[in-house]
Amino acid sequence: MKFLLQNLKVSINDKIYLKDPESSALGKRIIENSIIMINQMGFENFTFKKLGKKIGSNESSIYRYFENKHKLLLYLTSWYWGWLEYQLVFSTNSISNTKQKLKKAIEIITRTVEEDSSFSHINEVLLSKIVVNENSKSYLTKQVDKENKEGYFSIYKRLVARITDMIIDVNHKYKHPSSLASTIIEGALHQHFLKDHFSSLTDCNEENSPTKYFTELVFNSLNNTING
Amino acid sequence: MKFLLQNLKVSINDKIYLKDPESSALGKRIIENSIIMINQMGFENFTFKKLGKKIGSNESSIYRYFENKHKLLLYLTSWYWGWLEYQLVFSTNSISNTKQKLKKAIEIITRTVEEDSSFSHINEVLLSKIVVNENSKSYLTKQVDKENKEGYFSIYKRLVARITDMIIDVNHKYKHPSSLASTIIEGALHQHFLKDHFSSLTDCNEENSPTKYFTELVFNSLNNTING
DNA sequence: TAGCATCTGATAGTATTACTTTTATTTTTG
DNA sequence: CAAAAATAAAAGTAATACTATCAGATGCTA
Repeated sequence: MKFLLQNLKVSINDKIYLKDPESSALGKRIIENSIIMINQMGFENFTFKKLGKKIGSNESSIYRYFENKHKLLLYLTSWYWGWLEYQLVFSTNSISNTKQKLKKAIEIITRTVEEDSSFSHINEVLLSKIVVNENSKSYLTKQVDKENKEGYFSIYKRLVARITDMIIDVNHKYKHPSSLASTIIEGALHQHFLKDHFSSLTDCNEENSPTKYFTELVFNSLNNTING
Repeated sequence: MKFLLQNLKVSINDKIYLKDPESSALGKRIIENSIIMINQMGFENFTFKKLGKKIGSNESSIYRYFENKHKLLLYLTSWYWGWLEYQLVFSTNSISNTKQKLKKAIEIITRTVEEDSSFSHINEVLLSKIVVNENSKSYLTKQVDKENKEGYFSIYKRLVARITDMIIDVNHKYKHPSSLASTIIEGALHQHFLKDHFSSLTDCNEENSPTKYFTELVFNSLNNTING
């Protein structure tokens, strides 16, 4: 698995960048260090000028890779969802039992990214934290419909669609498979955030994981609909 | 109900503002028109300078009410959650059946705000749209822990706590009442957003409401745990 | 290996944002 | 009516979010 992932290149809509950051050493340093900096200071306080200083390069050079920092965020979140999608597909495609398959999928989507599998220059542990804290900013904008049309969210949408299909495979009578799939994905991010900042608003902690919560939520819903 | 709400003043943590916007005509125009403008242009493009121009006042006068636009957003979202809380309490406190009570609560939390009950100078229809599009930006910041300590999110937290208690009243054995409550509230905003911008990621539309989805989700979870 | 293209870095410049400060004017209220 | 408070106007600052220009380094290619 790790071996497979090391040869993987997540393919991202090429309209998101001006020049592929994977195509050069500078591009990789931009990605590597933007992940570190956005984690440290948050997306709002992060600027290309600061990043340039950190990597010993120039603001104008970074602008040759990304139009603006919003596009960079789209790149990072797309990469994360693509990475998750690979994990999902590799881990579930050999499972024939539909319930087991969905259970595994929920586990992958909702778990905390803990080990640093050091995927090339990208630190997925830090990136997963960025996704928890910043993902919704990537689509809660006035340009969302335009950007959606251009395909900027296609990886994310494909991931939701995969979960949706797995839900349908478990219970084709269930009326809200897409809503349930999107609730798992966004809800997991939210529960992780609450765990870190609003512990009174969640039951999730070290023992009681978001995985457990969402697994029960989903299977209670799907079983009940069959039986009841 | 409408009569009651017209005499209502949502009380907001007084550290959020420098001067209470309810205390003057200018303050009310700031609130009224910021709601209109944030809806039109989105929170990122909204500035106090533009607002000043729109209300025929000066940027510097607005700064006497709010330190910055982030605080104004906290004010608006707090107001919204306070308004929802009132509706929740008024609509549910006479219901003794715990399931009926929770059902009503879910309805109030998840429904589309449609009629303009013209609460003074605040357009709740527009405000509810702002909450869908901008709410998460109010807490997905680097200052969240500091602001949480100062009580900036207390109304929101109290609302989640109310739903949590109702869930426990229905099924005291259920293991994730807080997570379920926070999932309903944030999940409802998310489903409304998807309905408007990513219709393939939700089953919610005109016929199939978020209320229906969440009502089923919650009661399937709570019933199953009792019975199974 | 000379020549050309491409990439990167440095500098400077612009418009806007997010304020702060000061001063003048208007409004309120005691 | 006078004093106090609120508001408006103007000017200033530092940072942001870029764009444009040019020079030097690197690399490939005939």
